[in-house]
Amino acid sequence: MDFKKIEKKWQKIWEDEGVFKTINNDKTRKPYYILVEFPYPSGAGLHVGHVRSYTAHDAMARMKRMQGYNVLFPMGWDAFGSPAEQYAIKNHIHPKDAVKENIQTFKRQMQTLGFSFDWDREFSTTDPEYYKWTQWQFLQFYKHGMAYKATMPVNWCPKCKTVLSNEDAAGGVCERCGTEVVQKEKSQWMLKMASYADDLLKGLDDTHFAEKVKLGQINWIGKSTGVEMDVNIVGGGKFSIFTTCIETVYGITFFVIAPDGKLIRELMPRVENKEEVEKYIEETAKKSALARTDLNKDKTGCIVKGIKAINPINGKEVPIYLGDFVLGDYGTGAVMAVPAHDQRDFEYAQAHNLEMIEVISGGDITKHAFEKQDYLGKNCKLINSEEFTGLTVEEAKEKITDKLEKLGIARRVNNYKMRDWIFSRQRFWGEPIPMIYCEHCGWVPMDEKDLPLLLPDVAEYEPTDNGESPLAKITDWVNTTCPKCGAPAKRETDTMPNWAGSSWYFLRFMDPHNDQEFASMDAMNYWQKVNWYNGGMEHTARHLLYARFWVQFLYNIGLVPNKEMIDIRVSHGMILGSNNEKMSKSKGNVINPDDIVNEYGADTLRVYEMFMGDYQADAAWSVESLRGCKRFIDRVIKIGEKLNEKSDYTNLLLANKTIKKVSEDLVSLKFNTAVAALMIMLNEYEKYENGVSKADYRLLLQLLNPIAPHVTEELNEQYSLGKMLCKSSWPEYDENCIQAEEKTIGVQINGKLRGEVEVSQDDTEESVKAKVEHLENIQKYLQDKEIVKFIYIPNRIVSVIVK
RNA sequence: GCUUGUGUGGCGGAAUUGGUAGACGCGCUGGACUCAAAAUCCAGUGAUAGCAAUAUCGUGUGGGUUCGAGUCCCACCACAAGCACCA
Repeated sequence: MDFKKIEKKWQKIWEDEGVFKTINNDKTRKPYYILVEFPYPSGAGLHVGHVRSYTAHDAMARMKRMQGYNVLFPMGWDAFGSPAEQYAIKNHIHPKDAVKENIQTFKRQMQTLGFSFDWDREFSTTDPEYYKWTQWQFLQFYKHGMAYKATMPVNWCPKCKTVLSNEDAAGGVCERCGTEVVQKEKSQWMLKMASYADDLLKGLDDTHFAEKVKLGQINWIGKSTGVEMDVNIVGGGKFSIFTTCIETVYGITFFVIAPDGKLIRELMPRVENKEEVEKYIEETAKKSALARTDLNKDKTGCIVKGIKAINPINGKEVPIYLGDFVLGDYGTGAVMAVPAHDQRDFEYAQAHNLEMIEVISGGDITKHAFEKQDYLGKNCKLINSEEFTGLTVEEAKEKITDKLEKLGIARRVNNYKMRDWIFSRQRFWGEPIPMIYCEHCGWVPMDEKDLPLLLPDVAEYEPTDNGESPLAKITDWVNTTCPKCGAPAKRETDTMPNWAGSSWYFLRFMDPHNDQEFASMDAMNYWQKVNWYNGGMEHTARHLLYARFWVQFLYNIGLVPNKEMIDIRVSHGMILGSNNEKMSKSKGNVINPDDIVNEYGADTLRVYEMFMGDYQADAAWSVESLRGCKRFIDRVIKIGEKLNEKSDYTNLLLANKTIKKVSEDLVSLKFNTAVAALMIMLNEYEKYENGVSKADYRLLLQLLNPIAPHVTEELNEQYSLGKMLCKSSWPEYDENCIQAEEKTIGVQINGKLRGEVEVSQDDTEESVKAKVEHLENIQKYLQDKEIVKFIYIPNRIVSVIVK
């Protein structure tokens, strides 16, 4: 069989007949929305990893369609952002052209694999018809007070010459190029994401994300519950600190404030050692995020002379220090230092020769702080803490907080690691931010009816090295008039981050051609939610959080029907090279799907990627296993040559069991065992002396069709077995038939397996016992022994205890 | 350091969630076909002992619960991923 020919043939039939077109508001069928993350159309083309997740969900989608669902299974392109821009710069073509070219390659590759995407819904985030709505939604953020401009230290990559989000600068290095990130002051558009921290946490209860995905989100949001306490300064003024360990408040021997925070600026006029303090502030600013967060580095810092703070619980005066381990943008930018019970404070105290006061008994603080993870839940008692001495830590936490609250100097608060979203990028290839700066009116949003604000067509799109977006140089684009007062004004030249377009694309797929709204409420009400959302583990923290935030905001202003628009989130494992390492050009272990499709055919590649292992775990590429899958398909073809004229199943039990197994496995990500079940079915078929019946064969083809759609349709047609498989209904199984099966179960004597026995559904404990006692190889274990206990678990095991 | 996973034949991986460990595939060995090879087909394949029936051992290590543990509990080891001076 010429697989190249038949693959093309069926792909064309599907397209010509519009088999996979999805219509909205089909009330006769239940809607079902399956989504796989749309890719960056990079220059490298489709990766075998893409093929894995697309095939998996294609199989799911195909089965669901046959089961009578109205399946939405769309595909599009996330084409804004750095990767596309980097590729364009490297290859000296305009990003627009590069993206167009890459999309064509990706689409062609996807089409050769026979994925059942509804291509009528295809779009790219770079289409003006799409980013018009991304811009429109930004304006909604702005109009609802959720977007603001702020000058703040941001992560700056000296190589990519751009500002990075905290997420992109994780670990202190640029996510893209690995260069160490430095801090730089920049005026940025921000989205108030931190204010949604609690909602994003709570919203997880309304989803069915995989546990590790939920944990990733929880971790990233980083909620901690504690106490914010006001601290008075000797001679006037005050500041606040945040702590999760208020029980150690009597152990305070100094305070540490952030060198990059506002507080030190305010205190500066009263500082006696200004020079020293200024110098330390400067040093900190120069340090990269990496150097600053390096755990092994010394606790640097300097004293703030001339200013003392008062411990509010006992009125004790203690010194104030600067230390870069305190972050300006977390909590209040100041901490109470209790060196006896916090390791960082301990190290700082040692480095600067500061006092320690032990306030919780049970530890040894000569070498190491006795920290909360050491004392919590261990019934440890307070010492040196006035009226709280003798209370357990847990009691003291409450009582001390109560007292401080009554005094009006403390509040119970939550703090989050998650910050507001830095929404500006100094890049060409992104959605222009539709804001205009007017000298008289300040920042003014563009009129919604003027959207989209198109990216200008220019030759120069490489970033400038002064931190300005390349757009800043295009004066006739930048210069405009104020929508409010008509005076000359300038456009914002920063663009949006690449996460913007992907934060709501799943809504657009529901109604992709709407030119009145980003998606109609009607369409969204029909589809409701993404039932399955698949993507890489690397996106579970960032992309998923941004998308959920975006949706929750739209929900709060009444533009989407649900607060959470994604129900189940799953992630696929990576495909590694045959040497068990991540595929990369430099290692020379990259497999190009095109080559495999050419040599073995799309169906073989699809079957192999489903069979290669647990879908959610990493798996290494193996040519031998791939060939095994080719053999399987060849045998499926070959057995068709021995069809007999019977019209029913030769083995009803086998048919039922296999239907059940495949139906269940395709919606629980157990594709490997679904393929195994089909291989077992084929092995059984090959044992039939008179060949397989048409019904047998049709069933095998039908069940295999979601995974290997081309060859199965071809064989179905060739032997005139019936209607096109993908238009047929999915077979159902009879549970009674499966239950009625005679089973061989094990017989254990004193916990050891000694034989087996045939049982049927009608057997009772007595009848089984009688059978077992008559088994030849069991009798020798029963002779001269007394049966103490006889256990029969139907369908499972017989266990006999003898003495 | 913290969190979360994972650990099963020569290899990828199954195991109805406490019930015959190793399904299915790869590889390997032997055989058939062939002048020969490839392809294909048939048989075997956890280890040890035995001609065999069978016996003993066996799911990272050590303990425990149970008639019965890959699965549950305790302690530990190794690897992977994520987070990481978050007060």
